[in-house]
Amino acid sequence: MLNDLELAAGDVQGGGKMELRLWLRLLSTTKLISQELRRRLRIEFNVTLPQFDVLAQLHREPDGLRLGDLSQRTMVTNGNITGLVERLETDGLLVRERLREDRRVTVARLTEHGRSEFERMAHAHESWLKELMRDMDPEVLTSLFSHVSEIKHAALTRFAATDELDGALD
Amino acid sequence: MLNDLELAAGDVQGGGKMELRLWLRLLSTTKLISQELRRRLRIEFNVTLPQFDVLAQLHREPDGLRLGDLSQRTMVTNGNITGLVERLETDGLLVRERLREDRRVTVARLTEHGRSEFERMAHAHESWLKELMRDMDPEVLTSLFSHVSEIKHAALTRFAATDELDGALD
DNA sequence: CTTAATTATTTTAAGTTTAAAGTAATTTGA
DNA sequence: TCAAATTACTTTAAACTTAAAATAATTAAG
Repeated sequence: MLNDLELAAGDVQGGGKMELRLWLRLLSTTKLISQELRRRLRIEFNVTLPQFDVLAQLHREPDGLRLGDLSQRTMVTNGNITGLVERLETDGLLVRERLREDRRVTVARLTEHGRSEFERMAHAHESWLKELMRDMDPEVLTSLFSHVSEIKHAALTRFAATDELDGALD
Repeated sequence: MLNDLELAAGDVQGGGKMELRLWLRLLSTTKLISQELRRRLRIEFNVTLPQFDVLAQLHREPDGLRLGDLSQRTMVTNGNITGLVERLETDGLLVRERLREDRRVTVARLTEHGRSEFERMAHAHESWLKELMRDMDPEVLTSLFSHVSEIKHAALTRFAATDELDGALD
């Protein structure tokens, strides 16, 4: 049994629940920032965050992507991609077409309008992030990137034991 | 106009788009971990992640919380708290009651069953996180916590200019 | 005192999310 | 060949999310 001193020392700092505290901080921080980015994307460009994410993935692939690949890259389930792409097609930002050689496959590709709209969005989106992190030491950003990557890697290896997580490398 | 060398030096490392890269890494990492925690909470305890979050907040307040406070602390909108609390009441994990002195106010409070169930969940939840971060250097965890907090603080101050973000201190 | 403003919560509509079941096309293997 | 398995996508149901409108209770102001 631990005495008062050990309990206090363990909880106040260091060993105690740092993993939990860090996780809660990561979660609340990304939630906070996501909410604001979502708000701005809606107000300025009338798109949702997942829609922006889909557009971003398609923008790097001028020939388009299969819905399955899109699903992996955005970490959005297959079932969800269907509706997302449907709405974006309705808005004229992308087109869908069936592959002739394998008619199970649907490829989504940005329209010219979608491409130019996304480029406007991406520019604003990046500048919001730059502004947000304006006062952060560049070395801190680099170190954060590398340490967060370490956690991501741990999640991929430890959690992958159960599932089959292949993609999601970004 | 920048020459090739400057362009290359700028993009490959350091200045370029580190803010964007860090943000995408933070987002994909929290999404990945959330997905697995959600999966395990569902399988082992039959609760969702937002429900777990509500229970966690109520667990620290034996006298219960107003729905508005619950909304702030969980960063869940008012409208959403209604349904969440409704389902948790149906499952017998909490009770709602109207305040006599101000009948606009509803207070939610854990039942005895809710309290003991949450404690089981919290124990498992914490051990999953410890396991996930097993190989991380404790100093890295501490440094991550402090740097992520810096970003959170920046978001609260920069974004608060527009909105009125008071709570969300955790 | 009584209407107007404010506060707390609920409702609504559109969209996203997960998990699971369903459909269609293609590939495999007996 | 042709039934069974696999693959790609869609559909479904329940829950969550946001933003905005609606309801109800209290407080404030004239």
